[in-house]
Amino acid sequence: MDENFHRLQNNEKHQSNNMEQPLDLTITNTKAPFTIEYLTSNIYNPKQKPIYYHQPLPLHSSENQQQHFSMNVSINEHVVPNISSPSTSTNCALEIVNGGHGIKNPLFDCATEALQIKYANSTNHGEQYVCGLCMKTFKLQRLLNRHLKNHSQLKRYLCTFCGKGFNDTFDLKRHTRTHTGVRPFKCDKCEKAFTQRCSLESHQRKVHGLNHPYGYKIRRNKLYVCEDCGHTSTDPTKHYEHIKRFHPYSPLLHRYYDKRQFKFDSNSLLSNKSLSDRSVLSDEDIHIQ
DNA sequence: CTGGGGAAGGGGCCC
DNA sequence: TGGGCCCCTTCCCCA
Repeated sequence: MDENFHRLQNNEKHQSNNMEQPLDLTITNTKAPFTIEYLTSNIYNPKQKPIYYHQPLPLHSSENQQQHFSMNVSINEHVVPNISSPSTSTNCALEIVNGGHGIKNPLFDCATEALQIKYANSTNHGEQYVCGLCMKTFKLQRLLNRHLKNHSQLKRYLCTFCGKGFNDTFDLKRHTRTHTGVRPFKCDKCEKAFTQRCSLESHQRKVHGLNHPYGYKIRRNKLYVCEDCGHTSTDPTKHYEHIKRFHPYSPLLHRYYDKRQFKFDSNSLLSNKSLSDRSVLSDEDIHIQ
């Protein structure tokens, strides 16, 4: 498979210690061939035009035979799946998640199916649902189902920078910040910034002696973070306007309207417009923060 | 050895 | 019920 990989002429290797990080996909017992096409952009030189790697990869695995496939991806290349065109009428389409920083693992459905069969001996003792592998107990079936996924090596979402897998888009988003350098949580007492809120609060507690007035597990104010540039806002409308203004090709703008991504209040100008309407908002509508 | 910070696992809660 | 967001916690590394 690797010999088909189209290396660029004068391939941009900016770092001498640039390790090849294969994006591994292991296919188990699936007859469905599919094609991955993708483009890469150079994360060390964002102004450079993305490089389109036309790389159809028909994957045909033999029945009952595990096939291993890896894309050679340099760590300084951000792999963005562009098109997924199944070569048959299967539903093995690649789906972009996390604003283009991740993909849904096309093999995950096979994995979950296998997982459900493998751990079907999980039993219900009264009100408790018990994991058949580690004997942990859960109050709800769905919590057990989610827990079972932690036992699987095959993850639902894959990081397009390094190929690492996660079962949660939030975990993927959090991980992505290690590649993008986005540090949304800034200390107002010094110049330090952190990728996670708990790191900031830990820092402020230990270094500045600040005690946060939050009770145990009390939700903090939501902070909207642009994972492309690190811009933050507590206002969902401004968050949306920022993405539209500075990242007009962000998949976030072209995906379905997700209330979890943009929680506009009912009085917001934007909340009264459909997503398609928003895409043609005039500049006058947009108040740049 | 210790403290600070990065990274991620696990699970509660909301939609 | 599942997906998504978030918090708590732990582990690890490094100065």
